[in-house]
Amino acid sequence: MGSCIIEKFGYYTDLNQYEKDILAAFEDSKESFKAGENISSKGDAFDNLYIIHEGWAYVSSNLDKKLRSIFDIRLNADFVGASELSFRRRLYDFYALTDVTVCPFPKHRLDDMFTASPKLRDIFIMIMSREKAIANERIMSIGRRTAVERVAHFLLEVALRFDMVGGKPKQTFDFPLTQEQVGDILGLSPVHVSRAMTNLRENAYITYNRSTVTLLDEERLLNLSGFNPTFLEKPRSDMNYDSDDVCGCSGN
Amino acid sequence: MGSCIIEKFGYYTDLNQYEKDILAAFEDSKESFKAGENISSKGDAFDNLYIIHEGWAYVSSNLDKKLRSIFDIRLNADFVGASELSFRRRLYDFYALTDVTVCPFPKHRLDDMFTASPKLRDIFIMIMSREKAIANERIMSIGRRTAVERVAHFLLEVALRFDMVGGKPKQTFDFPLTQEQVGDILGLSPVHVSRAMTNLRENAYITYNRSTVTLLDEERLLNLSGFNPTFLEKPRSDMNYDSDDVCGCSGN
DNA sequence: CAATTATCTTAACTTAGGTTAAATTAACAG
DNA sequence: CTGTTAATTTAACCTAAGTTAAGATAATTG
Repeated sequence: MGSCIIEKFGYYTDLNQYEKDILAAFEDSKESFKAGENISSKGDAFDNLYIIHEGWAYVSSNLDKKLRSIFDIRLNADFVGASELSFRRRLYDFYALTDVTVCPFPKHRLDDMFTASPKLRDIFIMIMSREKAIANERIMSIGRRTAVERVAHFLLEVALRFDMVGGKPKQTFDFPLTQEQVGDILGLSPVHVSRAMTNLRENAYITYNRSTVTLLDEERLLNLSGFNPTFLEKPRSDMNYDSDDVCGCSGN
Repeated sequence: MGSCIIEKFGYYTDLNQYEKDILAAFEDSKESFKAGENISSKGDAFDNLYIIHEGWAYVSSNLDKKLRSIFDIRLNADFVGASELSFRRRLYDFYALTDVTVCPFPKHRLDDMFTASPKLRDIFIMIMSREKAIANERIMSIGRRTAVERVAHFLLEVALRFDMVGGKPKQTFDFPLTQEQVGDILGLSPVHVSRAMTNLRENAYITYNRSTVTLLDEERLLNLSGFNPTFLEKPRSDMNYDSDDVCGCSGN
């Protein structure tokens, strides 16, 4: 297997040789972290981005000793740092959720990359757009949905994001998050996450154990949570700045 | 006054003649809307961005008949649409909050602009970064702060954002949002926003009337709300992709 | 400027979700 | 295996915020 960066960029677009050459110019290292390890911290120098090579990670910030927000999880081929690009220091903490391997990606080389390839530049903008859409959906969840709706919505989001980075749509998927972490993502206490998940199980929406979730009835889950997949629209390699909806995948 | 786009871009960076020429190539129109008017809607074709020329606007989405989230307000020189750039259709509704004048900005010309000027391209990325930082701060507020803390935090945010687009720091500022709208931003009921604001007034943090807010003690407000201005760090014209913190304005 | 409508406040009451703690269950280390 | 620790569940209780509604205040309109 060749370059990690080329491989993961390849999830977002079809790369020609020219683009591969540009990406090959980045050092191609991998770093591994054990579950729970801190990868980088708020206030640190912000020298490189990461691409997730394998495993789960998350971006978070502590409000105080007791309270924490997890802003998002990072799965295979997700970027870390893209949305903070213009800040000189890291705005958030970044942790390994499972054992994880990341590919660092020097930030100072991005300028050249953007200039050399508008397509790679647009991939970047696309990734930032998508992260923002996910963040807004989270604001909607935390602000206006009930606990059960929030959990249902989040599970659908994870399933869909999973599918997008190499997998086939599947009802059963890996779910290494603890309920406490789910609470920090959705603005709930761990006890109430348990209540919500028990509720979803008792009403035959899902089954789960400590590391796996199965969606039993996606249709009903979509209904329950008001999930609209538009915000996760598959990033497209043929992005342009015109608006005709060739793929027909958007809508309301 | 010349081009709206050149003027507003000028808030973010010092423009040389070359950059002004690039921006001058955009059509320079203004559109005005009355308070409450819809400017664009979820699902619409996404042909142009907007820059706020004057007045307040907001970006929102309805969950159902009763529930709405307002994702953010838009003030002078703010962009609308930057963070959704790679979507073909609009993801959110966009409304005039006060009487407002916006400068539309054709999306299909951005590609040329980004290619012609890395600096203008970086301004764009900077704006997206900043919007994301604000969104994450909102997630933290809604998910983990009490109602009083949320309102205090939001008022500080508005005051600071105000200052950044042309104003001098001031304790007293225009605040045309209704308490219902504040509730839709912060995930609260209008009644509880009233309680929170009354609380802040009774404890001598602020005074306010229907259209103005005065911060009486910024220090105590910062403390109360756990506000850290890093996330609003003034966008810099000298953005580069290195991390040494010349301006010393970040940090934990 | 009178009348209507929108916004804000206050009060009384309800509820979703938080807290604490104890009991299960699962994972893990030796 | 076995003892220990971490994660989940359940229960009892508590509180922040939601709801409804009535009254007060401000803004807008004819």
